[in-house]
This record gives sequence, C-alpha cells and structure tokens, in this order.
Amino acid sequence: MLMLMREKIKQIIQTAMGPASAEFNFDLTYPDAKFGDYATNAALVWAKLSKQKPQDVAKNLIEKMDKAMFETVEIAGPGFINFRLKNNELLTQPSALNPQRSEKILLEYFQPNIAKPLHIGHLETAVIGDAIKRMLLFVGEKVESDTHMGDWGTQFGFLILAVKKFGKVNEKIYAQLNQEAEKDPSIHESAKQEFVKLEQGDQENRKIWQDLVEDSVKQFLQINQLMDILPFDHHWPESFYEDKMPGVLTELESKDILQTGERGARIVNLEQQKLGIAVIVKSDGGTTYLLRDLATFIFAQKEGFKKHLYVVDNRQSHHYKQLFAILHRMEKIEEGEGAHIDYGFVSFKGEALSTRKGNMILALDVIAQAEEKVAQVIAEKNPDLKDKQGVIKAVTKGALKYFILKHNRHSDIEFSWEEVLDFEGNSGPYLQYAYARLSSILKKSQITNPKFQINPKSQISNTERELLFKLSILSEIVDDTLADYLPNILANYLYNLAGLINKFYHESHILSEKDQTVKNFRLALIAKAKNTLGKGLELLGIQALEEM
RNA sequence: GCGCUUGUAGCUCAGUGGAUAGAGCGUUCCCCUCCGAAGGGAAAGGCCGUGCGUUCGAUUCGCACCAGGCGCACCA
Repeated sequence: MLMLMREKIKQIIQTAMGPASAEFNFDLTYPDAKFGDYATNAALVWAKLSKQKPQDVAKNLIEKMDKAMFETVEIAGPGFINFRLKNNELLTQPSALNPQRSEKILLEYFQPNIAKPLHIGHLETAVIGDAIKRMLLFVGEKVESDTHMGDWGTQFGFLILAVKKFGKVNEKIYAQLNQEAEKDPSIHESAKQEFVKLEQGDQENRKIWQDLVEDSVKQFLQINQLMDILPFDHHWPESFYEDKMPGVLTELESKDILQTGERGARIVNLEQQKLGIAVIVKSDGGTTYLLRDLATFIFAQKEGFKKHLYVVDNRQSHHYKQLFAILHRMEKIEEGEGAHIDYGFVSFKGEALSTRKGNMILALDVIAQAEEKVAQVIAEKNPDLKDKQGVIKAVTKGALKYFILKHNRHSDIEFSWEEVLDFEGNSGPYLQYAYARLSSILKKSQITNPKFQINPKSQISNTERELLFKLSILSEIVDDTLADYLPNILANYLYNLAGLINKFYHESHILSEKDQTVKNFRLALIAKAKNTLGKGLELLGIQALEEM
C-alpha cells in the first residue's frame, strides 16, 4: 500500500498521542523552509483540549514519537512541532497512489452552443476540465469525459426561423434576429413555435437542425487539437436525451414531485430550500434545460457512473442547486455524488464579456494574437530554433492554459492582453523555460540517467535541500488539488518549483563542478526536477519542451 | 426584495485559525570573459472593505453593515 509521506507522519503523530488522537483533528502543513519540511499544530490543539501547556504537550509527544525518518523534530513558536526528514526519505514518495475508489466518474466540460463561435469562456471550461481529467487519471480514478453540446432548446427556434427567413444563419443574423425579437414579441413567439415543431418531429425543421448540428460539431472538435484537450470519451449532446425525457417526467409525476404552475407549466417547487421554482416543462409544452440535465444524470447513473461532475461557469450555480435538489427529492443522489465545479467568468476592462454586448473575446483571436507574439519572441531570442512552428503552438497553448489555470477558479478573471501575452514572470512559458534549461544541461552532460548519491559528507546547499523536498511532494499536491478540484493549487506549486529550480540553476554550477560526487548529485537533482516539472506540466495539459 | 459570490500592494491575483501576509506586472537599482537573461538578486509599496463577536491567537470562522459582480418560473 503506497502512502503519502504526510499520511505516514500523521500516523506517527497519532500513534504517539495514543487513543486520545481519535478525538480531534490536527493539521500537518508545509511551513517556511527554514522551520522544516512539515509542521503540525497537534500539540496546540491537544493542549487546548486538555488544558495543559502546549510546550509540555509537544515535549511529551516528541518523546513518544518514532523519529527514525527524521533528521530533526523540534518545538517552535507557540508549540508547533517541526519535522525535517532525512535526505534519503525524500526520494521515497510514490509518484502515484493506489486508487482508493473504483467507481466510474463522469466529468462533463466544454459545452459549446450551435451558431455561436468558441470564445474565451469555452477555453476556460475545456482547459479546467481537461486538467481535472488528467489528474483524476493520474491518481487512478476511472473518469470519463463528456462534452455536452447545446444543440436543443428554444434557441433552435431562433436558428430555424433565421434559416427560413434568410436561407442561412450565422452569428450576425442570429444576433440581429434576437435583437428584433426584443422589440417585437411576435418573433419570439414564432421562434418558440419553431422549436415546439422541432420537438414534435416536423420534417423540415429536423433537416435544418441536423445540418446546423453537423456543421457545428466539426467546428467544435477543433478544440482537441487547438488546445491539446484529451479526446472526449462521450459526446452526449442535449438532443441525445430527447427520448429519455418522458421517462423522467413520468417518474417525477409518480413520485408526486411535479406540480402545475402558472399558465400550465410543469414545475417543482423548491421554495422551502430557498431555491425558488424550477420549471421542468414550459407552458407551451417545450422542455427545459433542467429536464435535460435530469435525464442526463439519470442516464449516466444507469450507465454505472457513481459521480457526476460539471465544469460550468458560476452563473449557473443556482441551476445546479436546483438540479441536485430535485435529484435528492427523487432519491437519486447522495452527498458528493454530484458536484458543480464552477468557475468565474471573464471580464474585460471591468465589463462582463457577452456576445450580446459585442465585447466577446473569441478563442481563435486569442490564439492568433498569442502565436504572433510568441513568434516575435522566438525571432528575437532563439532565431535558430528547430521546429519553430511546433514550439510556437506549444508555447501559445502553455501561456493560455496557464493563464486560466493559475487563477483560483472561483474568482472572476479580468482579462488583460498585456498579461496573457506576457511570457515572463508567473506564466506558462516561465515553466516551460525552466524545463528547457534543465533539458539542455542534461543533454550537455551526456549522462542520461544519473543516480542519486547523497553523500553525507558532501555539502547540500539550502536551496538544493529545499528543492529536493519540493520535488518529493508532487503527489501530495495533486491530492490537495483534487480535494476541491482547484487546479491552481498545482499551478502555484509548479510556479514555486520552477522558481526554486531557477535559483538552484543560478547558484550551483553543474557541468563545471570538479567534485564528482557533488556533480553527480546535482545532475540527479536536475533529472528529478525535469521529471517532476514535466509530470506537473503534463497534468495541467501543458507541453514540456526540450528547447524553446 | 431574496439567494450566491467577491472585497488582500498602484494594477492583476495567490494564500492561511497561529511563527515576519506572498507573487507577477509596473517603478528604482544590480548580475551574462560559467551550464539558455523567456533567468537570478535588491529596494520601495499593505489599518488583508468597516464594525462587533467566538478564540490563548482572526486577514482566515460567525453576525451586521458598506461596495462590486452574478442569479432568482417558462434562456441555456
């Protein structure tokens, strides 16, 4: 059974505390490097409960503790216990854990809408979802991804109406028609009618719809290549659930959950949970997104998915609360089996981006501008680079993905061209650059697989020691990242790691080092750093480059 | 009105019940006759929105208020 180092240390602490340890929680954190590798507040917590002095409790704990793994165990500050591991222990952290759970997880992300071009918001869901998928796979979970294309709903009434009126539809026509509808309610009404006809199987409308969908699917699947998104395991668009909705309605009826609301709409009353009214079927008989999401969840459950995760922006959190509340009432869901992985949407110059306002930042525009800037930088810094095109693409994707992933997904992002196109400092290319320099040294050393020889007599600098520890905790960081599905935890870690690597690179000379033992140790450190940084980048979906 | 969410350096953002609150950008400096300067180092810059409470300890938890954003029955 593989175990994270911090779990081992927690067990050691618990063992030292004896049966009393079951009664309370304590933390094990990463303190400032000068204090140690790990720190615990266990003595402080215990002292509080037992009304003893923290220092005494700590002293007692340390005495009883199995200290074999540690270089030092010290009391510090108000009663923290700081642990410093023996150097050899730093090489033993498993790169992956044994999977604890074996249920299938459905991870839904990337929900493009027909007749709307891909924009920055689509990049967010795709990039966040992809990173989460990569990490879940890394820890051994059975996760499958699904795109949920918006190919159904009243909007299709508008699209069909547009095709009938103008013979075709594009973004402009669609927007124009929507604007007209705001002034003229009869247009809105006819659009709704067209969708009802589509749902009832009208042949002409079906044909128009199919053509629209086929076109769009081709366009959307560019995302896999465009942004290096792992292939999707499923494409279950909204229309996929068309024939699964009646069954859900029947079940809602039989469980007496459904009520008739205003104008004959079929609703679920969630006022008690302070979630308002959920409309399941509209008064014109058309289905709602909510009904399709119910059908989606229930379908996935029948397919054996125990957990259903949705990577969708935070404006829809009310919707997902309603969804989970209804599923709960249907007794289909238990705590933790459905989760809305929400993210803040992008604003630009303080204004929310929207297609309607016309300030939307399109995916292809961002990519094009970033590629242009990357090409400039390469022309300036590394004009003789081989495979320029490949590197330009990889650096561009790295910059965009990292820009998205470094933010705590809960916060809204203020988009700034300046920041997105800045490849210095806390950026994707900074990480890729650190990696490329490591590769370069290893290549020049001509030692392909250096072995660690930690000679107790040879000097290990503070930076080297700190780096060695940092390299040992990748799995713990992934574990933290997945606890709340916050990819920025991994992104921040990698940024700090790259900073340490750069500092080490700056302070310690490798190729010119005379002492063979020291040189070997440093080379091994470089190799391990390269592997770890490379692995971390891969988990974010960012390509590591040998040269750039 | 109700609900959710955010408020941390000039700007954009991390972060945490505790040991000196961090980074990038911007500003002012320093470092390529040594492995890639897309790099490293230094300085300046903070009542962590306000008030009250819980706590040995609050920027972190709770409540109230102020300010922004989002959502709240037939859009998805």
